[in-house]
Amino acid sequence: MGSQVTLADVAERAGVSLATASRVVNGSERVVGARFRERVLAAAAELGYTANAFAQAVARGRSDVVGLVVPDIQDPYFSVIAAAAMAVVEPRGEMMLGTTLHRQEQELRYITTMRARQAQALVMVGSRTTDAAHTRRLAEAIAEFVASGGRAAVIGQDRLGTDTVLPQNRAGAKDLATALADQGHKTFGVLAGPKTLLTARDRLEGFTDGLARRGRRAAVVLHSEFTRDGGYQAMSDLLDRRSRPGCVFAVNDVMAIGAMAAVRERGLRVPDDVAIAGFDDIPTLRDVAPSLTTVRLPLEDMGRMAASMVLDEQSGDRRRVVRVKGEVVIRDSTMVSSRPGSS
Amino acid sequence: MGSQVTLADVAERAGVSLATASRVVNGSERVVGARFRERVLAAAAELGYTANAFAQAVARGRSDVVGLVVPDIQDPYFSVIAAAAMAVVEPRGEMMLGTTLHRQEQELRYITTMRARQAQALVMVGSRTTDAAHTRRLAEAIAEFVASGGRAAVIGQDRLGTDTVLPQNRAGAKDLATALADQGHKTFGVLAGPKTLLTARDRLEGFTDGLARRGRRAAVVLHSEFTRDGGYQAMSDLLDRRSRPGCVFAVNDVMAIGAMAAVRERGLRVPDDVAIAGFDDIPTLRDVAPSLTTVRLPLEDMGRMAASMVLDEQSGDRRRVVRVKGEVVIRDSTMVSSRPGSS
DNA sequence: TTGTAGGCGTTATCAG
DNA sequence: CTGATAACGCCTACAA
Repeated sequence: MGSQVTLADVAERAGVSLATASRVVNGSERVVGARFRERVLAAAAELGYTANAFAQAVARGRSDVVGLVVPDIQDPYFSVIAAAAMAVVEPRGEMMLGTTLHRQEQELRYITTMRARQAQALVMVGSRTTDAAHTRRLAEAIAEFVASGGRAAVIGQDRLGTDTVLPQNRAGAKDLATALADQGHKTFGVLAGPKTLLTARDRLEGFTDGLARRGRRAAVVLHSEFTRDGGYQAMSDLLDRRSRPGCVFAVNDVMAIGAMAAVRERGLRVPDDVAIAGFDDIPTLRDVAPSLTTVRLPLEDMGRMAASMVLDEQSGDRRRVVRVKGEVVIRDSTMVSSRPGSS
Repeated sequence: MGSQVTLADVAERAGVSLATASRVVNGSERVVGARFRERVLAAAAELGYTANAFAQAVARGRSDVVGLVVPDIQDPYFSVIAAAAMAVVEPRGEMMLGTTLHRQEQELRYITTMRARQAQALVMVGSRTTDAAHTRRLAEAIAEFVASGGRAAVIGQDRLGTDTVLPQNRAGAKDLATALADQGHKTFGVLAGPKTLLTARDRLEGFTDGLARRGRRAAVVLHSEFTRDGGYQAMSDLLDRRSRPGCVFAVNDVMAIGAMAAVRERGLRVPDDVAIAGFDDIPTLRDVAPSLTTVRLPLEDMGRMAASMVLDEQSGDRRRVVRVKGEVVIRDSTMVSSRPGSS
């Protein structure tokens, strides 16, 4: 359709061979004479030439595309990671973005797409699920991707046979539970997210474990979506009940934020009427009031690490699993006020 | 490097010609016999064949890549737009993401990159600046992109000769100013963002106009970055002054959120000690307390529109500029309390 | 240092 | 409907 300027045009205009033109526009350093070099550069500039990245990729047999697939780019958790990954990818290649909107088929589709695009690397972020069949298919697709020359890393559970950045969800949630109990909280509820999400499940289990350590248990466990609205809705349900726990743990921060909205909407107050804690420590938390108790994950580091695992490291070594641990951060949302009973 | 399975492999295995294999795997509908079709499909499946998108793009002379360039994918304003654009792109192609981190050279670089990638379309979002030289270079680069067969649209000021989605910044800010004055606010300050950003400048001017309509003027105008931290810092500076205005307008919501943090940090309260208003109505606002008065822009629509302008519309018609207007939304952050003086 | 020519994986044209 | 074969735009031995 458009007036594609090709390298041949440049070569002709500069009065040199295609090979020479190619060498100066791309190839190795100064294997070409200064005279010709200038002529080619000038011609390219005059014609407004830009190399066709596809043709280059075909000829070279590889590309500089890095695929990033996330569930939802609007979710702060993922956008932080994406931004961090972007920072390491940007100097070396282009980034192709895929968002699954939490649909499993999309995950699969994107892996295929990335393979078709000969992406040199793939970073996939998001919790694995309890769906064994899907997980297997995913692992197979990634294996094919790797077999065809790409490198892959995932942020999440270590289920796909790739390099992985693995948040210590269980341990973090456990630490949080004991810390909350030690703060003096006595009755607990959990907004547990989807039953099928391993991240959600692990955090729930870790939290329960931690409570058990202190001789407590969760009075209520509600499942909902892993989103802000999921948290809002579960908390609303919880508040509609006869009795409410003194402290509620939402398995991630966005859910906790939704939960706080539900509390606020009912004219209740955090932490006086109900304490709330989250998980992740997304940057957004700087601006929620009261400040939210949570388990801090080094999200930026995680994004950077995943990206550099697939880009920097020599591909010879065997796969690595980097565990990142979460650190409990107590803030205002769980401060125990001097209020009478426990419930 | 990897064991690339090529179409030739598939053809050989199926015992058909390369052309036939190509036809069934991609090309036009059912020009190929059922027998052969099945054989090819089977062979492709067995071999785990995936078409090389680059080779296809080279052969076809076009690709299905859509480029999206935004200043910062972590900023809610841009991530909403990105998500909306993604939704319309996803069914038809891949999305290549570029983030400029507010650096001008990056904007330019990405346009070139998109051209190299033969992107069929390009959506660029972000305010234009007062830098005429850079704007001209940008316009030229985009013209080249278009000349080489791509379509382009921008969300922001109409300075690049492309289809554009143009927020009515001035009018929105003006309406906001009059509304605030009518609410009873008497003294005003503006966190005006960078002097060089047209979006920031237009909103400042519109706001000033609106105040003038009511016989008021801004007592303080502070410039800082167009970010949450920029708002925080400017507000801190403002609060350090001898006297503070009763109402502060931050030229976008993230700045307003930063400003609220600064207020909170000093133990002051919104709106009792100082009222605050923003601009954009980003989704994040659902969770800020007190709720923030702002000017609502239909961000999702804007993202969708930009994407569909470059994808759906027939390329024959002349360029369009769609103006989207902002609607003032008064919320708690500017509720006038029954407090004595104005300052 | 420069040019020639073959090849990268697909698509598309044009005869059978 | 099928199969050679010429593009597509570029890279890269290999030869000059």
